[in-house]
Amino acid sequence: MLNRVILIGRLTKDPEMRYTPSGVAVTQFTLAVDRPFTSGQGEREADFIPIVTWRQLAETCANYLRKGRLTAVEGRIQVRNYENNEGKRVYVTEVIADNVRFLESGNRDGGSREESGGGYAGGSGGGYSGGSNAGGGNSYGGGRSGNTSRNTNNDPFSDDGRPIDISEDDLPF
Amino acid sequence: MLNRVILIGRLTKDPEMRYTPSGVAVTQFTLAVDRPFTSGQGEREADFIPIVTWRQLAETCANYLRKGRLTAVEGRIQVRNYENNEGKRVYVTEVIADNVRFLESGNRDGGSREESGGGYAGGSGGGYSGGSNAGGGNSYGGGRSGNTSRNTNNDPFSDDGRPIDISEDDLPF
Amino acid sequence: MLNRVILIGRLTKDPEMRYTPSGVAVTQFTLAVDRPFTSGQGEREADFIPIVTWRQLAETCANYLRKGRLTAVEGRIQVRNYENNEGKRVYVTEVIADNVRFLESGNRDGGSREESGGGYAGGSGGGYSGGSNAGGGNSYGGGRSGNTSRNTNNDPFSDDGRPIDISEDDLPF
Amino acid sequence: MLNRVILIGRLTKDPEMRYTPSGVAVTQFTLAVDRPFTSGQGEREADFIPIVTWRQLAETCANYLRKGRLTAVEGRIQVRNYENNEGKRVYVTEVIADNVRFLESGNRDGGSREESGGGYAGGSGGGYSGGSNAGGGNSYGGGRSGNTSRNTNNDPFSDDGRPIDISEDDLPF
DNA sequence: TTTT
DNA sequence: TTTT
Repeated sequence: MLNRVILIGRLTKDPEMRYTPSGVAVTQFTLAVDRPFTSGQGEREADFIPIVTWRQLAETCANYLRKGRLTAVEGRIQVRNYENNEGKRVYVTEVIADNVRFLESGNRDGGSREESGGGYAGGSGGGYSGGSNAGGGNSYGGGRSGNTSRNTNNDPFSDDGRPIDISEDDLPF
Repeated sequence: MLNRVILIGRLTKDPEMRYTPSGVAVTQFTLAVDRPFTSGQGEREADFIPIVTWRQLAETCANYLRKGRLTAVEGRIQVRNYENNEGKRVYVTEVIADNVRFLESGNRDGGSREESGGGYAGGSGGGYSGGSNAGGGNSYGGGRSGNTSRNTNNDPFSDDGRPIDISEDDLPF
Repeated sequence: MLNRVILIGRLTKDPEMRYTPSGVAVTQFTLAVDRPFTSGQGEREADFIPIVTWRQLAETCANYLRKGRLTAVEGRIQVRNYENNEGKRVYVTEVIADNVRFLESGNRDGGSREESGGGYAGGSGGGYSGGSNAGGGNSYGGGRSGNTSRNTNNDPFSDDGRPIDISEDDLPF
Repeated sequence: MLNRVILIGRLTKDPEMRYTPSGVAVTQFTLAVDRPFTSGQGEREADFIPIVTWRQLAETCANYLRKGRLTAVEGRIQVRNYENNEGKRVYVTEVIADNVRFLESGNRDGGSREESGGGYAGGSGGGYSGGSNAGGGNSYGGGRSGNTSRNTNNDPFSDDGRPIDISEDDLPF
């Protein structure tokens, strides 16, 4: 009925983008979210939470997010399951993000980090993909204009679960 | 840094309460949360999300929640991992709840459902533990007064991860 | 950058629907949300939070919500301000909802309220507007297909703030 | 029944700390939260949302937050009302925060800002109040140990609404 | 009255 | 002005 998750954490690695057989972009990364308390042994702990983004948002994430970057993610919990090669059912829990906020600028090194006047909150700088990032930071999910998605088989990236009209041409078999 | 989840769904079964070796109550149940869209095949789907509650909240949940009951849960995502008996690392994702709201009254049948003066939203009715539950429904996590928690071993209910001062007496070995 | 609100409470009155000059549906209601604690005087208190919904969601809310109904609302906080007739600036804080869940069935009286098998979450019955929408409950904001919205002047229902392409024909002056 | 808000934005000014008559710290500030879309006129808009924090969290916020700083806030919406000097009832909506995350380090200038290995999320530097709390950022509400709070009269900072045991000595009259 |  |  209602399923909402909001996380702030850091990427454990650079994000990984793939395409489904029908050409839909999917990006995955893991967010390390520090727990608000230390363990019994006084160590700081974190939860490592797998995030999945689709379509336009997937592309923006792949372009602008990098390992270590502080990031806010909004989405829903999804539990998928598939049968592994030993015939055992495996459950996978992920956060399907529909909103991602880049809380740190990309250009830390050569960074002027000039406070950009009319400016913008969040964003993410160039350096990576050549710089552009027209608009930056503001990355909502939404839209599915013309795109289609599909179930690959034995798990990963099965789909985002949304209802999608698939034309025969999109089927990989 | 920030980890917040809010879910509304229905229990797939009655909740199960246990005690850790040191006597801390832990209750688990699974929430079926319908997705806001139908699958490609037009079927309604749901995510089945495991919930864990501790201490006082665990007891309230065990007492008043039942299979099928519509319930709101607030908490954080926790990812634990342990080594299974084949020496393989298994990851378990759960929502550690610190606030649970009973959105449906228990006494559907002979229910008087009298509006109990001091008033209350949500609640949960009797039938189960004798009836009353004056006040019900309002179930925050919080408090750990005098209680202690502990790591059991090979997984389940390892702990809620919070920093807890353990006296020797509590140790089961 | 990120602005997310989730509320569960009861409507203080029946919702009120209007149309902007350009024909966009807007529905407003107030949610009474009980506080999780009693006041210093031991009284139970509540916050009365104004909710605004637009377009299709506005119509669904107007059709199915009623005074007293337990309801979940997801949205964002919006702070508008306008000059009142004494030339004083007035600030209005509302929650612009993009997702509303009906947590209680409408038919309490003649209600069959049969437990629908595998169980459905939410729902809301007919009876009000003639019936359709069997199952109801699932009310996302989204879509702005063909509709337009506009700023009326001296306040109320100025707009939902979203970027909207307005054709001259829609202007009320 | 449930009232949860999560915001990310920037402080419009330095926070202001006060004490209630009974000596409880209260800090207020306003968060500018950019809307995820531009206005009809293509301008970027923001909501300016008043935040209130109490006790320990109030002190941490007063010490480490500053104008312009990117900040995450978790809390609940509270609607207070009071009678102004013209005998008119005024409604005030605020977010009572119980968790505040400093998303930007304080030392922008002389800042080393070394990337601390496995990475720490959030933090907030010293420099302000003499240093301590190295690492900061982790600022939960909680605790009311020994402190008391009280209703002042004609509005501002009336209380946070929580049940508090007040000894006569604390009363300002 | 507002931040970047 | 408020709900249960």
